[in-house]
Amino acid sequence: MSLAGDFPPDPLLSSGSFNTTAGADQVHPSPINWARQAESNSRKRAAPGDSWLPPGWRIEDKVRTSGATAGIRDRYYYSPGGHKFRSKTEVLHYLEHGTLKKGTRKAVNTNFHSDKFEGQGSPKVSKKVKEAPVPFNFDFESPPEKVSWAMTKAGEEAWAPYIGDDKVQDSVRRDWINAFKMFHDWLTNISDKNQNFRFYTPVDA
DNA sequence: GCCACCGGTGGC
DNA sequence: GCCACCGGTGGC
Repeated sequence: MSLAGDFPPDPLLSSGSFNTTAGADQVHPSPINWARQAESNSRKRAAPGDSWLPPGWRIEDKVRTSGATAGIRDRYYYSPGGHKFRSKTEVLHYLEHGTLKKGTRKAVNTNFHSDKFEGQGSPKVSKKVKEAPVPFNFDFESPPEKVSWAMTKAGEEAWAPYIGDDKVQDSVRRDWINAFKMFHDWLTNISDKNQNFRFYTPVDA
């Protein structure tokens, strides 16, 4: 299990350029597009590091220790929310449809979640945690540099993101929120496992 | 022959 | 009933 090598380019603090006049129909490298593109780029044995896997996902290689097939390596994939997948097929299906492929086991890596939800001596809590849908419309490569959040209706809980004077679509807004959650979980996990790395967030909304 | 993939199941 | 683990094989 490796952590250090899995860092994507800092997604939420990027200083990359962002075209604020980009049309809504522009295709962003969402996780699934990323996966497809990476796949078509490498016909043969996947490039080292499985570049088709979106950021925030983890790979675990497990070597069998007994039986006739001892020594064989099994590869498992973990979503940012901790869902365990047994094959690339299952992962791609999930990225594309947002649902588990029939036959996909519902296993969740209990080591994945932070302990912030766990009460004293109740290690099963993490099983109840639901994973946010994959944020298809979040541009992981070049997130917007600056987004303003404005209250659209006075006195109500109706905050909406703006880039410049342009209000961001609700569907995009939802994806941004999910993208943030994705990295929140992921970074929290890193923080839990690595004493040299601390990740802090403001009080949860 | 290799290996990615998925079926099966024993132990919990 | 769940899930970690091994068995078995289809496709290359």
